[in-house]
Amino acid sequence: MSRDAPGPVFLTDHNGTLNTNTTHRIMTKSCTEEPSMIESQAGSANWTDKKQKPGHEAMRKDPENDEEEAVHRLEDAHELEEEEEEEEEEEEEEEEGDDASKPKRRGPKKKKMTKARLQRFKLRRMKANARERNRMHGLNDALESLRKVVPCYSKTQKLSKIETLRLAKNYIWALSEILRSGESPDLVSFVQALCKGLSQPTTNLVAGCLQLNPRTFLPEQQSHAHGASVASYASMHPYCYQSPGLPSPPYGAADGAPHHAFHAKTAAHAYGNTLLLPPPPPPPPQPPSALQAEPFYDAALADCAHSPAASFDGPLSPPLSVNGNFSFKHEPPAEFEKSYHAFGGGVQPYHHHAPPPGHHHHPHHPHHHHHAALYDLPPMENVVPYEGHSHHERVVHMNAQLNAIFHDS
DNA sequence: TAGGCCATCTGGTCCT
DNA sequence: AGGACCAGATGGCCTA
Repeated sequence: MSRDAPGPVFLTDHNGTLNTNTTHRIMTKSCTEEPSMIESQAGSANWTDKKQKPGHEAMRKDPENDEEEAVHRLEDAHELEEEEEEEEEEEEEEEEGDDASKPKRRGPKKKKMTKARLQRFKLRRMKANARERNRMHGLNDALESLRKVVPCYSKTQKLSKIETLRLAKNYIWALSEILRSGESPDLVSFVQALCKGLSQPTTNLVAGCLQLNPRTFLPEQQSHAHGASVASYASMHPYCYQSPGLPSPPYGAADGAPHHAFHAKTAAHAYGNTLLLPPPPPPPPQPPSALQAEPFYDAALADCAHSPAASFDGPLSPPLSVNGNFSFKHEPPAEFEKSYHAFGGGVQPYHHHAPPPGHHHHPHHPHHHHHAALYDLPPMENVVPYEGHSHHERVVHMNAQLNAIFHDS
């Protein structure tokens, strides 16, 4: 019957199947057009005055209630009109008999839209619309679940759908690469992998979530960066974030062998520092599809390269551990600590709490908040900075966060 | 105002 | 036949 495991739940209250009492839809303002098309096309109620649309939550819920009533009305009407329908069909047959002299039309007979048929059509459409809405809500809920398990989750500052999928793809690839190699990459490489193909604002967000200054892995900025920590950091890995050398998902690599930035620490050591990455191999020619797949990436780099911001010395990431698979054996240079504290922990740590009371936010298009100030990462709502915590505490906290993510999901 | 993102409607196609 | 899935169309909201 249905292809979905849960089965169709059309015309049911979404409260039963979907959690409407969540904040995760505050991102969207417009929701429903109401069961308008059918109604308006059929010449009945006009629902299309969108300026009078209710709030989002209500919009997600109301149409279904209204529609349910409408369906019931239509069902009743349908029963009442079945007899009428039969009569009309008889009339049609008589008409056809009268037209026997004319050449018969080929193909399926186009039945006249009787009142009853129109009602049935409307009913069918409304049911289908309700199902489709349910389906999309389920899809969105799944997407929300995905948001929660990729780095950079915040209830209020949400990644867009496409960015969530991109980040998830990168995250999966990065983790599988860790498993495959059995080696722990450095944080910069990890963030690079995560941010591949992401838009600039999302890159900032992810980097911020992982306590990494995005500038540290943007080659163009590295030469301009001032401040001992960033400058030294940047000078260690001059090849970082050059797109051909970045980790590409296996399916995206033209040669079938992903060239990635996940050089094992042993490789990094060969370059004299844990954060130093060897130069990537020359990029193989990529098919157009592969090139088109990551349009944001180069654009983001270009944007970053021309960003006037140059005075940001954000905190640098503490060592990161993903279920023990991803940990640093090296303490970050002391400058990192210093610069972090000097900055005051203004970058989002990777965990969330309730937003400060009265704190206004625009959940829609969260990345827009970061767009204007590339290096001025605002503190993320629902998160508590690492201020006042020792490096060790931050490490422990980060590990706990990541472990929680994996164990909760 | 343009562009991005979103929810919804819709009709076609495939599947059970 | 009915439901799921899909992609195109449409229009609203928001930010730059």
